[in-house]
Amino acid sequence: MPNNAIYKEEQQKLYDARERFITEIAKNIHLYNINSSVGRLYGTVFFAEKPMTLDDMSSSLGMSKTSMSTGIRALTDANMVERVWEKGIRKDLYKTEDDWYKSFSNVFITRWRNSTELNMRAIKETKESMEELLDKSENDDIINSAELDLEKLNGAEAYYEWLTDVISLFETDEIFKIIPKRS
Amino acid sequence: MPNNAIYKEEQQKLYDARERFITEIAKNIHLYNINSSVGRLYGTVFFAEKPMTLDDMSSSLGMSKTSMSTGIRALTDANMVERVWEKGIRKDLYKTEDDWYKSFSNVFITRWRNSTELNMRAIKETKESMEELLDKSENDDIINSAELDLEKLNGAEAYYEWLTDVISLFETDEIFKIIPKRS
DNA sequence: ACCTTTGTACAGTTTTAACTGTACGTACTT
DNA sequence: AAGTACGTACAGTTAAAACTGTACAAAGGT
Repeated sequence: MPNNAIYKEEQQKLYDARERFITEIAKNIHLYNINSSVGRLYGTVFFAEKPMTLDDMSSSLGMSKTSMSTGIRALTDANMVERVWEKGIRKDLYKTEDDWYKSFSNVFITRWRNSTELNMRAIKETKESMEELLDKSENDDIINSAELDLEKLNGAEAYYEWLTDVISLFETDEIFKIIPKRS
Repeated sequence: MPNNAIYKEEQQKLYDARERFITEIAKNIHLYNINSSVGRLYGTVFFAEKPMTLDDMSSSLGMSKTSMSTGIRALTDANMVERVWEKGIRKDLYKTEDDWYKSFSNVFITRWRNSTELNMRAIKETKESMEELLDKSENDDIINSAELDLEKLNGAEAYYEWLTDVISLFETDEIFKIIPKRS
């Protein structure tokens, strides 16, 4: 049955090609705070011809269903994968979000927005303490230190204000006016 | 000696204020692929009135000198800390890079540029394999799969091309024309 | 030339993260 | 109402990362 042999070979090539991309995704997805196993999971669901069940994923990756469950949760939380309904199927089905702009920008924006806000708040509070100290203290050492610290914090604050504006650029989709979407 | 008591109290307030900011930095610095201990190290050097030696850091943080050595290496690699010379001092001295735009954008750009390039290359190679398969195969299943995969990969590629342009915006400082630096 | 100081490689240990298997609650099926 | 299928919480295990102490090479001082 030579046809079958050719089919097997071609199928192998298909899998190898997919594997190349999946591996790369897995290697780089830590930038989105997702670990590489979950990255592989993403890649697997990405290439699947149909939405997958947890059991599908489990057998495809040779990992426990529990891991699939937590992994897929991480991916849905990050809007990189979405749940899908098909009538007559009781199991949960998942597919990858096909708008890459949306799925990846989302992760990026959320993470950076959040930590930038926290940092800004910390800077403001630290600055307030320093200013209070400046007001009250009569000790030169203290005053000097507080003044130096305030200068440094102002530098940091300026940067974070700028960063906040940059993040807004993405949140508001204004970035697409500057760098238009492709395709 | 009441003056001394007041001084101690004020100094404590100063440290507490610094601590607030350092803790926040440490919590969020993982976004730059740096762990929180090294984040604390950064914060410590940031507030130091003079450039610090490894021994200074070690005693200040209560951690081994070895850790300081590897930590400071991570920070200098990321351009967040720089080595500084002072005549008569044999020990290496370090201070934080005071241009936040430079130090943090640097990390951001390098990391994203690198992994975007790798992903693009992987996409291109995977696409080539798929196209080859499309050319040669006479099996409908294979052809169908390869076509579907190609479509998906094109979507991803468009996104990464866009992302490449976005990163250039930062690399070339063009971003500052759109969102000007503060202060 | 010898001694001292300094930074880091390396091996060993501790801490943290990832993963698995079991067990259970919920919801569907009959 | 009883049975089955499904997803996930949780505890336990395994794998990875972070950290430390020792030891040594390089450079400076005497």
